[in-house]
Amino acid sequence: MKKAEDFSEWYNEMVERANLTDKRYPIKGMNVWTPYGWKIMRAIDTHIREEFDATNHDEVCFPLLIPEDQFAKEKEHIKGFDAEVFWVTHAGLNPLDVKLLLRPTSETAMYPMFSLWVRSHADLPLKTYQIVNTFRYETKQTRAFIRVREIHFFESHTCHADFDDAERQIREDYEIVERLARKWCIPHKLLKRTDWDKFPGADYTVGIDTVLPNGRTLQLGSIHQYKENFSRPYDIKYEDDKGEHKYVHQTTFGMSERLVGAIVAIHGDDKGIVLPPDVATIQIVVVPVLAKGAAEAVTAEAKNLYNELKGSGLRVHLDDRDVRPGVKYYDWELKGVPLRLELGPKDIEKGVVTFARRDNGEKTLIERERVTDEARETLARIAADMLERAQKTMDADTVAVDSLENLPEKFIRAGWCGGEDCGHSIENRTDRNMIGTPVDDEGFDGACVVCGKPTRTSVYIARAM
RNA sequence: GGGGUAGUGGUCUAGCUUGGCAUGAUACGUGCUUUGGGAGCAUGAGGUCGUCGGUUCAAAUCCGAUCUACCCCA
Repeated sequence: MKKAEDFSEWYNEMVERANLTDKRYPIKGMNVWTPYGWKIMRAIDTHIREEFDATNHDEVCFPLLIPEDQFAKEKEHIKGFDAEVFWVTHAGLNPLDVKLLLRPTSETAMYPMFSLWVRSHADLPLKTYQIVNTFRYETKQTRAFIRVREIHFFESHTCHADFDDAERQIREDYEIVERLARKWCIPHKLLKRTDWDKFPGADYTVGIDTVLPNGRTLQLGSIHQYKENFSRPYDIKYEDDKGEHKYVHQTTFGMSERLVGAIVAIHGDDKGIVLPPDVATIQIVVVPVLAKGAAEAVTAEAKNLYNELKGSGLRVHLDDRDVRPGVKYYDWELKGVPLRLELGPKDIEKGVVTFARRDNGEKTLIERERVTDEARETLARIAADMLERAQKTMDADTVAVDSLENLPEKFIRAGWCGGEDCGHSIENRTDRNMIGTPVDDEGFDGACVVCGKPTRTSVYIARAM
């Protein structure tokens, strides 16, 4: 199946053939993480932990179950999630007095505890995060990593003395997004959601969105300003330095296993997936090419090569399976290993190693003494090229329009006065969603695509994945 | 939310109309041979025909329900 012909089919096939997940588990939307897929997820989690630890967040781990009465405290929040929570109604043979639900997200699990933890301004800011599974009863078509019912989820939750400090947190989150996306080679935009599309309970929501080859957007994560919307119902108060009691301002930041889906979708090609070097559990695979008579010498030299690369801290694998080299090439290309080193009698004779880049297929001969340095540099180049290529694709898939007629299946940018009526009109007439207005100033200066009023606000419009 | 199609060794699949021994490929194990882009020969193992119930002397096959996957529409 070709990516350009049928993206959806291609994606399903790749996820399965590269062995990232096993969809045969008999519950819809609940898939098994296979070793290779799980290693990729863990690499991503490691990047997330590094970033949030470095910005003084503390990792915590809350219980999976939430009592119904706690869940019900914030009215907008419960309205937003009511239709998609899983309930635990029985314990053994007896019905429970207070039903328990599987967290769809952890606000209502954490905030009753935050109310106990936060006493004074000295406890603020409180910056926590956790990486746990959440559950949402998706009614739509499920899809590996992208729309599932059990979600491998990251969520940070912070409490601040005032609005300004919460806003500072959100700006820090933007910087974290930037650094992480660079590691994952994922182009994206920060888009502020419309009021009618924000997270249930939030004051405002900023989505982190990327564009897939079929022109649809994929939300990779979201950042929310809650103001006092949760701290009031959950009674999270502190005593300030003047002895006054105040409600905290809160923010959250969420991302999920969709990141794996995005990496597959954005970088993959007809040969398989392509992993960014920082995500790849195997960055370099060494493939010895054995031939009659030279087998021993080649094997020995391949081992030397492997040890040298491993000793320098690179994640390297020696493929010494007894199959023909071609099989190994196809196999590792399917699995997305960024760099392949081929070593055969001809290379040894010439004192070189053959480098094959996964991202662009380029093969070059590298002098044996320079292999480790060159491998390191090549990986860095691959990462830079992958991001650049993906960014170019996203830019090419982004189209500015000044009319809503005959829209292509792309990521559309148009002027918007900001009015709710014009917004609904855009969504109804295009049968697409307003994804949001850019957080970064893009220097837009034009007119609302509906009412024609001059505006400096643009809005991105697309079908969401 | 509404409609449609399908489910047979790990994977893909024939058989279903007209009920009667479970078909092939691929992958897998073993041996030999081979190795610079998916090798070949020999041999071996692997199936509650998604699940539950019904009809029948007899069900992969007919009927009902259910689960799962995929497609289309809102």
